Amino acid sequence: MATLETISSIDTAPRHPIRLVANRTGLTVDLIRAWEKRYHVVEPARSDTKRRLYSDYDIERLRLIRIAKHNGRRLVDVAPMSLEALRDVVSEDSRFDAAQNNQAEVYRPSWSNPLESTDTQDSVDAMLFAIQTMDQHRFDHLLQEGLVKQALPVYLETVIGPLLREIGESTRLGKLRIAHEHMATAHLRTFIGALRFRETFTGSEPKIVITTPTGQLHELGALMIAALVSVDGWLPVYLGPNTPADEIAACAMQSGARAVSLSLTYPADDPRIPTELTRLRSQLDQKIPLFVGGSAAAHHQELIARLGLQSPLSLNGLRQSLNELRDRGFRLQSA
Amino acid sequence: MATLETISSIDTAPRHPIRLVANRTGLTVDLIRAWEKRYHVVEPARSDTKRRLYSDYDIERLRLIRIAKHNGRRLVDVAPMSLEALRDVVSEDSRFDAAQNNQAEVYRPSWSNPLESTDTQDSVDAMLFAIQTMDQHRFDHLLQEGLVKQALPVYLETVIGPLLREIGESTRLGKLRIAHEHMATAHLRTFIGALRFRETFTGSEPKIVITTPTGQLHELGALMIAALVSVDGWLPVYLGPNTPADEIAACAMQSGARAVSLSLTYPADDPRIPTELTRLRSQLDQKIPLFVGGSAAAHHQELIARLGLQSPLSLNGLRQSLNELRDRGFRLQSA
DNA sequence: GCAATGTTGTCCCACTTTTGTCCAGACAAA
DNA sequence: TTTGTCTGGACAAAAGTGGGACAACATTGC
Repeated sequence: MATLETISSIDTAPRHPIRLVANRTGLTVDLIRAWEKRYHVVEPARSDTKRRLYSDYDIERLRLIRIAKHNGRRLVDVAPMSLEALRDVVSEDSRFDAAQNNQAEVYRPSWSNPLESTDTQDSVDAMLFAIQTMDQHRFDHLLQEGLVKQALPVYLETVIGPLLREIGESTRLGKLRIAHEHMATAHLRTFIGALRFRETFTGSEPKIVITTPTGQLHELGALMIAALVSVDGWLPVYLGPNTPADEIAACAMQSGARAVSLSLTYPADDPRIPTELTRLRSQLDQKIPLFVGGSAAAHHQELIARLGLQSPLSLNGLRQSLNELRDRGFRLQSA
Repeated sequence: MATLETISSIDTAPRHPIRLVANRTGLTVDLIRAWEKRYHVVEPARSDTKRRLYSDYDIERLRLIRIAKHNGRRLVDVAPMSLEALRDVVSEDSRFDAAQNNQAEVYRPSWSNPLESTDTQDSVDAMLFAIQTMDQHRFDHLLQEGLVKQALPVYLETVIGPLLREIGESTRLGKLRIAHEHMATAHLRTFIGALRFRETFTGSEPKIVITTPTGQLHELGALMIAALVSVDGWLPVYLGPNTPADEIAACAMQSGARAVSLSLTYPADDPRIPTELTRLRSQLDQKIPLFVGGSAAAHHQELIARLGLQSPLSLNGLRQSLNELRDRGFRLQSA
């Protein structure tokens, strides 16, 4: 899939001005220059008039260094590290960090073998088997393991998404009991819910309200989105499932959110959906885009078009729209 | 166990600054230095500008010493110990602790302290304020902070329980919006859900199925119980809310659970409750006790009595019953 | 029971190193 | 013109270091 490549190999083309980099990383412009001056943390390309031009690669580096610093690393130590080394350090630190990690259990030597494309299907199958045998530890282990192997957005798209579909399908076909589905869902609710706390927030991130409208009780899709956008420098205001339109609008207003995202899954033809969407769109500031996703979004195409809502086709599409919105927004802010 | 071997080959390369060590161990920077000054607990290498540089080995030592201290050991005694000796001491202590656990709490003087009651009230108030202002970071910080201060069972009973009631009440009175309640609930769902993974499981724990019956959509009570029992050496099989009686019974059978616990909150007078409870009791092996708790349990007193269900009055009551059951079971098992 | 003594977490000081912010003057972009 | 970026340097806040003081508490000896 194209998605895989675009996400995993980071673009090194220089194109971002320093202000945008500052906004995305949460660092100040001065600081970025100071780091460059003192430790050559990043050495951006220059325009023909000597303006710095940063690549996505640079931005990723800076973000990682910022997190490493937050974890107690010294700039001197992390500055010369490669992106991979930084990733390792950061993930190691955040695994150990937080007084949460009471005891051992860590130091796992297992992921030496790289991931192949068929692996994800295997991985999903293994999880389904763990669910069927009600082996919670194994299930949890598989979830954690898969997550370490790849970036969160890829993981959500290639593992968690398919897993959810398989669980639904298997339950419908009677291959899994409702009890199995319940257990798996409850487990995933905790797991995905915790994902967004892997990121460090600066407080300057734009906010996005994420929920499902009245009648939509399945929250895992919305929760995945909350985890996803937190990777890209948004702060999700997550409201859980089944939130009335008025409340969503009120929440967006109070929190000063820059976007709203709804997830529709089941029931796909709930008669309340048109009412709620219309109501929400009218109560919401016109400048705030309203994203509608989930498997049931396809059932409401004309409605979505009529109301002028955004309906990205994949998690990746949503990501891109939000990235654009975020960067555009920052320009306005500073102007 | 596998963990031991992997840990025993700990890197002794000095590379971590003191701040990071503080983060990882939960000790303060001052304290780490004081320990070094007084007892040479660790003797870190130095950078060329005399900054301390700790190795993974040092960190592991400090972490173990911290646990040993927490268990009541004196610093003087543990300071000169080798890593292996420390491990032995710590694991011995925690085993002893676990055995004593149940009574130990009652004797702690801090609970009878009158300050305590206002303390937790303050803490709950602070959380409510964070919810009202939609300050997710603050809310999360308060939750984590409170948890550090006291044992999990106490925390659940004195902070989380009251907090849930206050949120419900405030929403009913209009002091909080539904959106606030949703946000708080979603957040708590993740937080409480993660609590049970703080424990390390050996695989030999007796299992207990935890859920809510059909019609009961609020899961936080059940989730609290899952976290609670995992502290006491049970392995919760958590099914989320709204599980049909047949499925609960099937799950108990497949997983070989030794007990089942249901949480009833809202609606208190749902007509499905008697049907479901009766059905579940009849399908479940008579040797498996069925616990029924939650605020709505009081509405079904005669039913509970008639079916011979257990209905502990508090989390603590449930704990005690389960402890007895577990110990009785263990005796049988070994006899 | 009480005083003396030991233990231990926290804080303060004076000093050094590291790191974040600010400024001035030149130039580029809008 | 106004705003933003660039360079180089200055400055100050933050964090680390060694040394020591001190209060809270536990233990010991009488």
